Formats: sequence, C-alpha cells, structure tokens
Amino acid sequence: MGSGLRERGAERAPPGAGDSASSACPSIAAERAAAARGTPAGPHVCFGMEISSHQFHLLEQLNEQRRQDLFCDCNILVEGKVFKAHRNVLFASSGYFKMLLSQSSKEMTQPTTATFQAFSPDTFTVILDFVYSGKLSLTGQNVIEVMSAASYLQMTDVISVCKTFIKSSLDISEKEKDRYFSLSDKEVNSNGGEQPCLYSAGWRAESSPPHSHSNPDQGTCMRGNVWSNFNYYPASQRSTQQQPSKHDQRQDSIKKSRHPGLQQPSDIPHYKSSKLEDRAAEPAGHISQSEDQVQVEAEVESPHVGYQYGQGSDVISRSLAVPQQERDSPRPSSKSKSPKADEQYPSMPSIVGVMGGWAEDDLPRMRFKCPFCTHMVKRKADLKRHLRCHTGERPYPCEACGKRFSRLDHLSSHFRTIHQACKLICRKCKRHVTELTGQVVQEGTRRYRLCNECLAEAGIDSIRIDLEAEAPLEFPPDGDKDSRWHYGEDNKSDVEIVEDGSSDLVIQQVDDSEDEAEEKEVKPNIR
DNA sequence: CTGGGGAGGGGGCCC
DNA sequence: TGGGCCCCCTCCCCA
Repeated sequence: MGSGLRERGAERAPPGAGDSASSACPSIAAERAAAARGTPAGPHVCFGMEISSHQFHLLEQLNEQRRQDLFCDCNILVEGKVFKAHRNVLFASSGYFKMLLSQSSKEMTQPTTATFQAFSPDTFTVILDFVYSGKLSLTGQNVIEVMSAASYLQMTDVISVCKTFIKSSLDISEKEKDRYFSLSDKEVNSNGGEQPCLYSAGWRAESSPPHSHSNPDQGTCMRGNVWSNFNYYPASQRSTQQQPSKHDQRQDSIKKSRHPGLQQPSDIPHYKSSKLEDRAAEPAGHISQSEDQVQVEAEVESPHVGYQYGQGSDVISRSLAVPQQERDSPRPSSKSKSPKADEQYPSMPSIVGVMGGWAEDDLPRMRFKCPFCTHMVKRKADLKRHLRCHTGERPYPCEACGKRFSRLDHLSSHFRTIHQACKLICRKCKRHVTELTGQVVQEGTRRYRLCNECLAEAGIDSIRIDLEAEAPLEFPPDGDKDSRWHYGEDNKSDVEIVEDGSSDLVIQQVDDSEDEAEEKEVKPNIR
C-alpha cells in the first residue's frame, strides 16, 4: 500500500520538489533536480555565478518563519504536541509527507494536519530541525528512534546517517581501518579500478562539499554524551564509485539482488533486525526501498564513510561532516589501537547483563540483552557478535573477491567453498570426484570441480599445473584478522593458466591429497 | 510457477 | 574471550 501511494505521490511531485527517497533537505533536492536536468543547481543556471550562502539563508529564513509560525500551513501532531511547518518543505523532505500532501493537495486552503504516534515529540523535533537546518542532532540515546522515525517518514538520508552513526560507534580498530585503506589502494593499483568494495570512494575523496549552504559551525561538537550538529552530505552528492569490472559487475548484480547495497547492505541494521525488533512504529509495507535508497545504502555501507577516529577531543572528527583538513590528511597510524567502543563512544547503548530466568541449580541465570532488539544471549561474546547484525559491521574481507563478512567463520566457509573448491563434487553432474576423475576449474576468483566427463563435455582441455601454483589463494598468516590474503601475488608468475577463451575458465589439475595438504596448511592460518 | 540447490547469515555452544 | 563448528533459516538462481 505504502509503495503504491508513494509512487503516486512521486508522480505528482512537481519538478524540483525532490526525490522522496533521497532528499531530506530542500536545497539538496533542488540541486539534485538541477543535476537531473543536466544543469548546475540554482544560481548557476543563468548567470554562471554562485551566491553560496543563498540556499543556507533561504533555509534559515524558512526555519525562522517556522519558529514564528509564519505561513505555516501544516500541523503535525505528535503525541499531543503540535508542530507547525510548511507543507512545501515537508513535501520536499519526506517521502511520507510527499505522499500525504500530494493526496491532500486539493484542499490547499485548509491547513493540513498529520498525527503520529509512532515516535516521540523529541524525536520529531530532531527530524524537523534537520529538515529546516540540515543538521541532525544524533545521540546514542535517540539514534534508534530517529532512525525509526526517518524510516516511517521515508527520509532515506536520515536513515543512512543514523546507520552510519551506529556503525561508527562500533569498536573498530585503527588497524582494521588502515587495512581497509591499504586494501583499497592495493586493489585500485593492481586492478586498475576493479574492486567490488567501495572503500575509499565517497566522501573522503570529495574535495569540497557541494553544499552551498555551508554552515560556519559545520562539524560536530561532542558535548558530554551528546552529539550535536551531526551534519552530513547526502549520498547522492558524494563522488561516484569506481566502475566495477565485468566480473565484479556480475558479482555485484548478485549482491545487489540479494543485498540492496554493495557491502551487504541488506544488512541494513535497521531492517535486518526486524525479526527481533519491535517494529510497531513502522507502517506496514513502507519498507520497500527505492533505487535511490539502495544507492544511498550502498554508499553508506562503505566502511570508510564517515569514519574518522580519534581519541579524546579528536573524536569530533568522527562524524560525517569531517572537516576538510581531516578528510585530506593521512590516516592515523595503524599501530595505535583504538579504544573500546564503550570508552570511545559512551553514548552508545551499553551491554547490560540481566537476569534471564533460572539455571538448573536454581541460581539466577545471567543473560545479556541486545540494546537494539529483544534478543538475549548467554554470553557477552555472543552479544558482541550479534550486535554486528545491527550495525552492519563487516570486519572480515575476502581477499580474493572483496566480499566482506561479519564473522570470521563465515569468511572461512565462503573462502573454502568459493575460492578453494573444497567440495569433492562435480559441480555439473554432482558426482563425487577424485584427483583422477576430476579437476579444479577456476572461473575468475571462483574455483569449483568438474569431473573429466563434464570437462570434456564442456570442451575444456585440462592441463597439469604445478602444485605450487595450485594455491594462488592463501589465507593470511597468523590469525590476525587484519592480515590479508594474498591472491596469487607470490605465485602468479609461476602459474600456468589456461584460459578458456569462451568462458574465462582456468583449469587446474586436481590433486586431492595435495589439496587436502594445502587445506591443512592453510587452516592454521585462518585463525 | 515450483522445487532443488547454493550461498549467506544468525544463533548455540564447545574448545 | 575468541575461534570455530554445527544447525537452521532465508534468499536467490536455475532447471
């Protein structure tokens, strides 16, 4: 229902009114509309000159009018508290209001009234302040509710920022972060832009925010536990990601179909936890995500986005509105381990042990409750692991294909299955194969086995490959999750690869004994 | 349209 | 406490 109405609303939307799914800020909407027309936004159009403060002042004026209740033609009732606003601003900022107001647009003479029970007045204050100022005041206490409200109101950018806020509050070490960068650099260098992960592209590469309503006090101020002015630039204004290669596009298509965002963003924490979360606040069926939203989430999921770690007062730069010098400056040393999330981000919900029933010995049993949902676990470590499904943190990248995982065991499983062809089963006929009856076929970074019959059927000639070349995919040494897997770097020159011209296939002779030996050799390195 | 299989992801729990 | 295994579920692709 929601999506249908929303589409109708979008159809009626006047040009430049902004995209329901992606524009939470009117000025942003105007810029996007201009971009869609292939022209620069606003003042650029006629005179080629830009009055950078115009949009900011315009918004400021609208905000002032709202405060003084001037020209307000929309009343929003939230749990008994009345908020005054301008319908055109709401229309341009929220997909929900766009739908609502486009339906009631005929009665323009009467002020529109909307009533909400799904969130608190405080939460709506944050939302409305953002709409009229571009500043989102997030705290560890309100972020979940703000995200929920933004979801309700179909304000994708706000959702994205909330997600990033939560994500950035995780305990991700500096080392890990550096790994992202080095991985990114390496991929860019070695693959000429082929990389399925959107590590460094995005805001960091952005030389200057396209926002013309740059705020003098832009940036964040951490006052106690409160993050104020959690500013950001909408996803659509960030630099575009690098073009994936053919192979990655293929993988991306899979990813996108399965996960509407490159880095598994369907692990959109907010949605993903839905099975456990109390979703009473969400309207039925409004969750369908638009293309824009997918795009936004794909970019937001980029591990670097908005990550500027520091200690003490440096934490300020963690926000999305990273000061320019911060964004351009080199990353801090990877050797300095970042403090735990609890210490660094005290405003995040803490892990709380609760009494969860009774053990067999009639002693109360301590359990740990997830601060984001109703899930309870027996062990703190399990809760820590569980929290990743809310935050979307994926600290374990596959060096071979770049796909990231939230858990090391999942990564290991993925690697064995996809890149090591561990299953002694012919992928085509499903028969068991041995080193004599089958061979490993490499297709891109994927490896699987085919029996000789299926190989012959496919018209693929086999070739004996030096066993040293049999292990182009290595696990990192020494259990360090930050270590990387070297994708044939050392062996590359020795590998005799036979490519099947038609299908980009590479055949390697199966030798199970050696393969297993390789596995044994590899396995200790996983940890 | 449907069922089977592959892959990913989450939880429980052992080491 | 983290790593790893097992189990189960869901999603997606394909025949």
